[in-house]
Amino acid sequence: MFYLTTAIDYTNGKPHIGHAYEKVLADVLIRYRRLCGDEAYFLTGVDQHGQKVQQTADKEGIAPAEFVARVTQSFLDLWQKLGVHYDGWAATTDPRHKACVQAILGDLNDKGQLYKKPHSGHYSVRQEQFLTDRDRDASGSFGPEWGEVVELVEENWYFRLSEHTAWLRNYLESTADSVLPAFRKAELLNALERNPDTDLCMSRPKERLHWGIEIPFDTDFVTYVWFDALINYVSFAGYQAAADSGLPDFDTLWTSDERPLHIIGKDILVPAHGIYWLCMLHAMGIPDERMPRLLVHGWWNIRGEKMSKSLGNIIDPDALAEAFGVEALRYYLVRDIVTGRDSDFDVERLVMLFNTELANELGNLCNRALNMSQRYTGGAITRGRTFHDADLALQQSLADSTAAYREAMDAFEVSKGLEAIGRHVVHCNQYAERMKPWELAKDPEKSARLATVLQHLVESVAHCTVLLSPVLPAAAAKLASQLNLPGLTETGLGELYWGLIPDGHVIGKPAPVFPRIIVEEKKPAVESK
RNA sequence: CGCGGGAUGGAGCAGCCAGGUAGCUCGUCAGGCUCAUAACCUGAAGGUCGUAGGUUCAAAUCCUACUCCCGCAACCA
Repeated sequence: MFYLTTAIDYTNGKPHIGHAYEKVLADVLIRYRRLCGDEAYFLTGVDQHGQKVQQTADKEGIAPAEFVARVTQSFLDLWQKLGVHYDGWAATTDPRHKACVQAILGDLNDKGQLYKKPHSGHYSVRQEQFLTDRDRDASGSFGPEWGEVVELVEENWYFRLSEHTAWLRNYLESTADSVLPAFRKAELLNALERNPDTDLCMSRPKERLHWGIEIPFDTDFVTYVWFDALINYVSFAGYQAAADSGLPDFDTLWTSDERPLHIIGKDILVPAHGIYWLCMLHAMGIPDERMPRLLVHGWWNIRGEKMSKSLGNIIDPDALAEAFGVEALRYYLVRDIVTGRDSDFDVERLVMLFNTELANELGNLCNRALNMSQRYTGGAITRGRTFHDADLALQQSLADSTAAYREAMDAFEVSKGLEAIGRHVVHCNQYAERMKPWELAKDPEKSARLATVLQHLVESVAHCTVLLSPVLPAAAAKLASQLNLPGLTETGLGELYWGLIPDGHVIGKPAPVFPRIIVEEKKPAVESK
């Protein structure tokens, strides 16, 4: 079982391109694993509690629950639109999640992992939050934006994080794929080295934050939002769930034969997932061989700058999908970034990559192959008996590309996988140029040769359709339909042998699947101010 | 000495972990083809791989120092 989760998005504002990237990446990986014939489960969702949500809702004068419902819907709508097909939806206001969080808190408290102590610090009355040194301005004092800052002493519950850091260091060092890519693990280990062994404050007094999950053994407090949110990965996997909960079976999902894969952004590795979450799991008694792998992705920057509300350069994925199509957006999001690294989001590159790689190279190959088959052989594909060197070279190219694709996808390098497909597409276009089926068609004596050439092209199209289906499910379905092979997209990678197209099979009518994107003078408004 | 990332032909990137003729896409220039979404194919020009040292038979790749850019520094959800 391949159990894949994403970060759950904080429902404090509309989804942006970074949210879309993470979910599309996850969707592509889960579809790929299903293509491999593996059982897979995809969990995603929303993180709905916490102070920021409460504040924003207050500002709008509505209840947090109402505010959260509205923002949550915008995420649901986007996943629907982008074809992100998840199996489980983790919303932290779900009563089943609440029950799980409270059960875990109770267990941890029974194990002596939680304790209560007073904390003193600088507190902003206006912003209703404790301030850190980072909130200080250049002169070292707290600026006027914080209003009145007072020294406050407050009691809170703490998790004995410091008892687990030695274990964590050892686990990270001894487990190769604990954090991917490798440089992120190095960063995490470094953060651990610098860490003065402090415990984690995991409660908030209700008097200043009511929008959260109540601490079951001390009802004056709610759970710190991170402590609540991280638990979604187990609560919605069915951890300690009631039999009639409708949740999956935890021991089936969260296995040691393939450890869960958490896809997260680089901003929430340290400390949340890399330290808090792994230590929480360890404290809960999850053994090392069931610890989740963390796949840490980078960010989409805008012209070299971080995307932020204050810069007004937020990219709206919904508008992009409207302007260029869902498939173009899905393709771009996994094509123009190296998994783990940052990339620059550029609409012109989105258009360029779609037009060159999908419209010109692949789309054109599909169209010319099917069109020639229709014109010259009435759409019938027949297998040849004798192969020329060029035919064998094409078959070898396909085998090589498929192997490279699998290797890349297994390593979560979707961009590399797509490049591998592209290499075969280019090979096919070269093959067509050299074999010149349009000339073979003029000579009736060369009909056998013509059939073989067309078969090689159409067979390649069928293979590429299957390989592309995790990234472009809708386009793959269209191609399968044009090939008149409705079951093609259900073909597993294991069944992807040469000869997908039955001898004598008649294909359907071709039509462009990737119409070129024509950029007008007026650029579509994809940046919301 | 806070931590991490980046610096590769005009633009954007890969390669670096496991050293061995510098690769991809776009753009530019020239040519070919006509089945195809004015798509496809061929060829060419263009780089002392941020700087300076070191290790090595051999360095974009390993080591050291430095310069510039970006991000992060544990109650920031």
